Amino acid sequence: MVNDPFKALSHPIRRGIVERLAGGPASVGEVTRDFGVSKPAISKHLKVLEETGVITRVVEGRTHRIALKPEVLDEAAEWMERQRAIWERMFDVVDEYLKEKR
Amino acid sequence: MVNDPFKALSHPIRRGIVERLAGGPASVGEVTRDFGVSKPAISKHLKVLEETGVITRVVEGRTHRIALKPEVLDEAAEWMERQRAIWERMFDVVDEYLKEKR
DNA sequence: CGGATCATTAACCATTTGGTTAACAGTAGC
DNA sequence: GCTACTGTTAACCAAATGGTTAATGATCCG
Repeated sequence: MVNDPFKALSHPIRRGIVERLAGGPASVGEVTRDFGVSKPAISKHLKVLEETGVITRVVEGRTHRIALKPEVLDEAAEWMERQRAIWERMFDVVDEYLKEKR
Repeated sequence: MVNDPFKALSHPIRRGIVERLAGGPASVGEVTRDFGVSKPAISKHLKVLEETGVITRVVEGRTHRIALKPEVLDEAAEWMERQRAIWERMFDVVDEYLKEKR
């Protein structure tokens, strides 16, 4: 299991899948067509994204409908924003420090 | 070289370093004390963060002053927000679809 | 100079990652 | 039932990742 959104998004193909799904749900085969790798490779990437909670899967007969579930992305984005915000308050002090050393 | 903010943040220690630096600059030794790994390990993590542009380094004699440079984090957060926003517009349609299949 | 200190680099190792092809499982349709 | 189709699992492999200890570089200070 993965369960780490940053790790899940650390591979360009997985980010590509997210972008693809932001345009609407798709089957595994449809997703595969957009990238230059085999279907098993995509299947593994989808598994990582699913375990992390970035996507959902509804099985319909023999096809799987994959859809984005962006709540986890939100959490990760909030983490980044939080770091930036804390830093922002610190900025003037450090800027002063760097100028002083120049 | 790395140059991929998501990859740079895919390791918990590197995120820990960012959190540490959000509280103000620090030396390599100071950062090392906060995590249960050796100094060479931290040195490598810092190299990754520096190549990605998440931190800066000012050498002062024999100590290095490491500081956060959050612009890159902003870009990554914006990517996430963008995916969420596109999805948001799509949400009603897909929600309807899922209900219909239930 | 010589020793102590701060940090990086080198060499090495185990594990994880990301890909492949081939085999398997389930469903659809004739 | 048989065949085609969609997707996952198995087995394997090369490369990348993340850690270690030991060696090296560079600076400070007595």
